[in-house]
Amino acid sequence: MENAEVARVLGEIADLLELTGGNAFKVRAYRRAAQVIDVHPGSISELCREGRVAELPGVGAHIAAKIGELVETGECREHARLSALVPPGVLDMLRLEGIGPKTVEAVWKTLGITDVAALEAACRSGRVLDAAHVGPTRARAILGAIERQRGRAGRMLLHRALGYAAPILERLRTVPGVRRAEVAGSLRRRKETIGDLDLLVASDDAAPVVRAFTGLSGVTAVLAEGPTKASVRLRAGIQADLRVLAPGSFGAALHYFTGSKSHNIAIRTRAMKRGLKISEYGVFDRQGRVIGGAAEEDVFRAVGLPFIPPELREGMGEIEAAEAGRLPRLVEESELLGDLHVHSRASSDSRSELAEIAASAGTLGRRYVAITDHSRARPLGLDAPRLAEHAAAIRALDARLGGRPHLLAGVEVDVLPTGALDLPEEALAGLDCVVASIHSHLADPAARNTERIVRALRSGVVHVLGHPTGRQLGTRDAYALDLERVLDVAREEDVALEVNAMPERLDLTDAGCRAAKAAGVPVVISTDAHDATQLANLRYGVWVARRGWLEAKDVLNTLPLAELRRRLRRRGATARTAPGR
DNA sequence: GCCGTTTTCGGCCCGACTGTTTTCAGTCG
Repeated sequence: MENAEVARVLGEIADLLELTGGNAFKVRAYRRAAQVIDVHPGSISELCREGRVAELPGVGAHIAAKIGELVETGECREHARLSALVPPGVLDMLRLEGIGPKTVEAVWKTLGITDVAALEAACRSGRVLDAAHVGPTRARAILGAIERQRGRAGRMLLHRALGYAAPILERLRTVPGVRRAEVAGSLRRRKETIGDLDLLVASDDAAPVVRAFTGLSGVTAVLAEGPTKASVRLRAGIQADLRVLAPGSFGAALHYFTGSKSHNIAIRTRAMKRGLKISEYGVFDRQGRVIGGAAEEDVFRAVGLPFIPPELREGMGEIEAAEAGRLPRLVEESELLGDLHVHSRASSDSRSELAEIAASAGTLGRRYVAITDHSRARPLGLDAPRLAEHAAAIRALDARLGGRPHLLAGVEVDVLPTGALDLPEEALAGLDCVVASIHSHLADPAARNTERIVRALRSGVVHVLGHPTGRQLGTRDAYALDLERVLDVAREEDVALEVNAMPERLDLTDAGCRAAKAAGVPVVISTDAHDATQLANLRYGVWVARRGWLEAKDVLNTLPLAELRRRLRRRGATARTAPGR
């Protein structure tokens, strides 16, 4: 069973407990375990089989047992028991922004509203005002939340989609006759959200592949089934589409089904001008003879272009760039030498020891890691004396590690609503890596948010602007911001923008990366790991950067440590030569 | 239900903000 599925069930147990008056701390425990599992880079099923799932932070004996049950049987009795107490639509209401368990419980129990549609009707008719703590403002807010949720409906976060696709591919590859099985579509382009899973298989014998696909254990409904294609609905609520093609057509099909649509149109138009025809079955000349199709490269070669990586195929100028020989050489995960935003147990929301982080980072081949815990505006955050102590501890361990990996002393300092930093400049000036982030007052207007960030960038002590837009995929939009202005100031002040690799953030966005590059502002790609195991999530950030056309030279943490230090120190130099700022 | 340099019981982040109330509950970060 996939991590996403385990996390979903645990998260639902938390929701159901909350709606049925369960202990709030128990609710929190389930929620935390779900979160940890959701972003865990390895396979939970495997960890479970090794009997090691309780080693994860937030997973104890009881939750480990439930995970075991889930992995073994695909079911969880506790989940089933609670589900029987709550109508299914009630959980959907809980997903609405600005509505919590109390409000949902109130409209459900006092008004008998059990789904979003009924809630919407009650908001429009005014009946919802009969529920406790719901007035006209909140009724309007609910309608807005329903509207926004609709806009996001049906899409799934990239890391979850990959989690669902991987075991399906694995299974399909075991079917006799299968040569290749790959994801296509937006999943292969590494888009941040995925509508449905597109899967492609190369085989001369399609029937057993289709049978294996429709017979997968996660399938709840077979929507269509033919000789070479099938569509199913998965337990996760998303659709998966399978196409089976002859190996000689696989490259052409992979290109066609990877898209995007506008990219495909541009390629096919080019082919037409050359008297060629490209379809999912291959590349054909004027006489209709096959001149390629087994490999994706055949398609590009036919239209006189070099291979264009899937992440660039959005019809955003990649064909023109390829034509002119100006395709970027996209940054690769292996080129990233370090991670510049990692939390240790000095942050209230992380439990990892410095030594654990160092060990995990070393295993992943990172040469340096910046420990950047929260400042005092966050619960239990570091004040200046504790930060100094913490930095000393980091440096002491760094000395013992002898560079395997190097530990950098840093901080994630809050940018207060005024734009002032949450710690005095003297406390920050000596640190190796200062990440400044916004965590509060997210609803302020663009002008105020922009000036707030600008002031922080002008402080002279900030190296990196953390998760610059504040969005959380599927739950929270980016705060209003004039990104152009932020980029202008970042360039002036020599501050890098972060690509936060947390799967639910991915912030900067791909478009933001492109804007940063255009503005001449470097980025850093960091995990924001809240547990040592999350250090492996760097790849999600790399994909965003690739979609944003970034090359290694645009990403500061591809630099060897000595060079990185020089780049970061320049920041401090600015501060020293410009007193009074 | 988890967790432990205050360790096997008894805590578990807590303040700001908002809208609904009439002194506070719910939500969020």
